[in-house]
Amino acid sequence: MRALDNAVRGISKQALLRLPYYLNYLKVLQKSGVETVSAPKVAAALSLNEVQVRKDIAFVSSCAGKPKLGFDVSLLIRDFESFLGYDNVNEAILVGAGLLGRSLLQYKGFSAYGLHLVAAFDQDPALTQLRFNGEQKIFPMEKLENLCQRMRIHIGIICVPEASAQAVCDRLVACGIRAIWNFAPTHLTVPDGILVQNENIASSLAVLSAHLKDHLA
Amino acid sequence: MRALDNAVRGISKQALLRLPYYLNYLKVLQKSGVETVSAPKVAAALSLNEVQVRKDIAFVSSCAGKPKLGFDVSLLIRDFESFLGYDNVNEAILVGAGLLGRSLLQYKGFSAYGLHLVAAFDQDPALTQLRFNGEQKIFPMEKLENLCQRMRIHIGIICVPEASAQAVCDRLVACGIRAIWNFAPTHLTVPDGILVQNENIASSLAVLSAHLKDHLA
DNA sequence: GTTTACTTGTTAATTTTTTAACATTCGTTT
DNA sequence: AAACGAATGTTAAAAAATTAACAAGTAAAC
Repeated sequence: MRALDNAVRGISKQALLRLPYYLNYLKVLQKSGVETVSAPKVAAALSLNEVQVRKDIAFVSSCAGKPKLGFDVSLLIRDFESFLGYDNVNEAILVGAGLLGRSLLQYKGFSAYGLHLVAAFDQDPALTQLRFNGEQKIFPMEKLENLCQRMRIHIGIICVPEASAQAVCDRLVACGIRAIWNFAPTHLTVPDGILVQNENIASSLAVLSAHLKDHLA
Repeated sequence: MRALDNAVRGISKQALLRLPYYLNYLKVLQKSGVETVSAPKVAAALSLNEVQVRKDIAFVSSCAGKPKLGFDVSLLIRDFESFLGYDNVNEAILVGAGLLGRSLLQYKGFSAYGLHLVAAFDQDPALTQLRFNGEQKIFPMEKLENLCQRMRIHIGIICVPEASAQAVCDRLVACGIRAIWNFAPTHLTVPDGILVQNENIASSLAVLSAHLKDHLA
């Protein structure tokens, strides 16, 4: 079941997580006037393995590297941005306009990643008066289905409390959402073919804490 | 090099990321009065594999499950919290009191995870006047080394812009920080034995975007 | 008191991901 | 123009993580 996700020899999730770091480094190079870069150099800069870098590049880009020279930085940037979808817009809606939700709504940086928040929803009537970015509004939950289906939105961002996260998730799936960015600290159960990307500070802290436990006198 | 992290047959990083989800689910069970739970039930609830659940539990807890009944929920919670370090405090400092940094400073929830932000630092003299939580202050960068070493702080949170992230990272490492929570969207190079946990929205968006690309008509 | 059905815990197999090995190519230098 | 050195790209090996298989045990049902 899970394997179907990578059906056609898809890129691994781990690799996907690395891509933005490649792109970031490539842009640093470009800004300082460097025109070509080799896999070993990228690997050293990002603390990765040479071969891994080559394979990741091969997956994302069709440009061939030249022995002794490496890859053309500009072309790589173009291919990475294209692969990551930064050049065409993905529209998303957000549910839960609490503190975190409103922070995300205010964040200006999403457009650089090709993400566009077209609407937000909240249960609380007090919030549904507010605007953000001076344009869009926070809508009552009743409007969710209609808007998602009419605009064919495929990305949903969940910022509601744990208690209502699964219910919201179900509604999103029902109205055509295909990928969910989940900021609630709980597992969401979804049908096959729907992706959930979790953002959970507790998970990050678990890694930090475990490291300290092992590496402290 | 990387392998040394797991030297003494350590728990895998993937498993660590799962632990908070187990704990969360266990607490939901406890709240509704359930006293025991089986691995298959946990697996179903969290969309995991039965065996994986058993192995994770075995790693974190020493309590044995009873055939036909499963595990004692309360005991598991105790062991998970202990393993995750929720019952003893880890002190951390934060560098970069911009919008994100201040959001984290205001966040009340860290104490539930055993994390305590003892101080924040920023370059900007305008910010070093501000207090947060009515108690701690934002200090100028000059005070960083002294405070970290004196208080033996081992966790550093980086919320500075990309351009200064590596420099800040180096200073943190130099004054005894062992684990870094990095919110700058860039790779940090650290010596062996220092852990960097990255929090990068671009990485998450890469996963979402790739999924849509593959699963959309 | 047996039988049944479900669960544990472990060992083995599979799959995925990472790393090593190597033959090949091509600028650069001599 | 030949030799060198540094990269590529690929194939093979290793390591890590996930999943399957199975023997053993125990509460509950009969």
